[in-house]
Amino acid sequence: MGRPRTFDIDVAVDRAMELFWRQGFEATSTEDLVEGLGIARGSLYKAFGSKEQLYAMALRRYCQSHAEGLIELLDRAEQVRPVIQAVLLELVEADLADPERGCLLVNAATERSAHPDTVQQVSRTMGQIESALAGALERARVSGDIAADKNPRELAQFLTTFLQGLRVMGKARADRVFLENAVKVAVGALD
Amino acid sequence: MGRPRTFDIDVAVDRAMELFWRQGFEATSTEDLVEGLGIARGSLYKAFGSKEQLYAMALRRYCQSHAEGLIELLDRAEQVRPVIQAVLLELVEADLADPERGCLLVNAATERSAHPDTVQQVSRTMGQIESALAGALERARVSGDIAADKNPRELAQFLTTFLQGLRVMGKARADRVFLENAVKVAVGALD
DNA sequence: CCAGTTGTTGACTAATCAGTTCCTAATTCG
DNA sequence: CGAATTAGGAACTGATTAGTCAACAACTGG
Repeated sequence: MGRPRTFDIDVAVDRAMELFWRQGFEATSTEDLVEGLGIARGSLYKAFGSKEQLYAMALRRYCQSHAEGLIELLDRAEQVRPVIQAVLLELVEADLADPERGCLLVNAATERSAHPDTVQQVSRTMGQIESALAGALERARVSGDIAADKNPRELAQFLTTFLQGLRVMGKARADRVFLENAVKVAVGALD
Repeated sequence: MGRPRTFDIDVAVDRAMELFWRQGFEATSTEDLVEGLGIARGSLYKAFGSKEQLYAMALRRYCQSHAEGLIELLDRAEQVRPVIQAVLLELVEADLADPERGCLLVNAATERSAHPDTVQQVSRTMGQIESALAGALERARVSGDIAADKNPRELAQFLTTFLQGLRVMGKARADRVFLENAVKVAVGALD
């Protein structure tokens, strides 16, 4: 009952995600959000409570639509190494195509390290990526796709860390040769 | 001639660096700077021109006192691999001791990717780190410290990227075992 | 159709933002 | 000493900030 909402809340969160992604939390004003979401100020606050809460929703959305996509891919992967390489090179392409955006998870980790809710969300997602990588690498080890003496969890922790570095370098120095070389060496560490 | 400055401008830049490092550019207000530097508003603007210019000076200071220290270490290094490992583990310790600070270069790259001056300063410093690593690895290759078939520049680009990832993970998931495992695998990639 | 409920809206608020101004203080040079 | 120059500092500026509010609109159940 009551008057129905005239905007799609999922679309609004997506647009907020895009704004926070490009500009960061602090540099995105509520006026930016009003304009970008196409919703009046009051409606925005009625629907989302505060800028902080909307940011939390946008970050969660990002984790779901990006990190969890990666995780499912790894869970399904039959040949792990080519999939990992393809994923890393795809991220390189994304950074080259749009260097100002980078990765919202990395942006959140660096900009909002003083905000426990954000740090926890980021940490949880990093942990999920690590686990998915570790699982895939363990399967690869069992099937002989990577050497038996490799430790899947350590490799997963390494790759998770390298992945974040790739996103930083994609923003700081969007150079195809540089990034592709870095990926080549990183993937080579699995042999 | 004229009235002499009553504060040390280098100390003031150091304090500004500390504030921007911990809080980021946007989250640091001019009021924070007035308080943190112990200088009145007018003097601050007379000495530094604007918040942007003070940030640029603080970032340059960071590059000089941190990146260039690393570069000199690499230039002097006789055994390259142990030095690289030690440097990475030292950064792990720094992140564990103070996870909210992270690396000002990484923070700058992610928060201020829309500001060409900042991006250029970051990119230049990343390039210097890459070159120092490449030089040290080339010497190591010649002296037989690393395998002759390794490409020093590619290894340097990989390590530069990994280094940035390490600083992100230090903020996002300050876990000693995780970070030390990641370093172990990364350094292993030099073999 | 009417009461109740919820969404929409733009004007409003108090606080804070980056930056300026103007007067005083402290120095050097002649 | 006095003119010139530069720094210090508090009060001030207009703009912008995140968030609130009250009047109005649209829906459901009775």
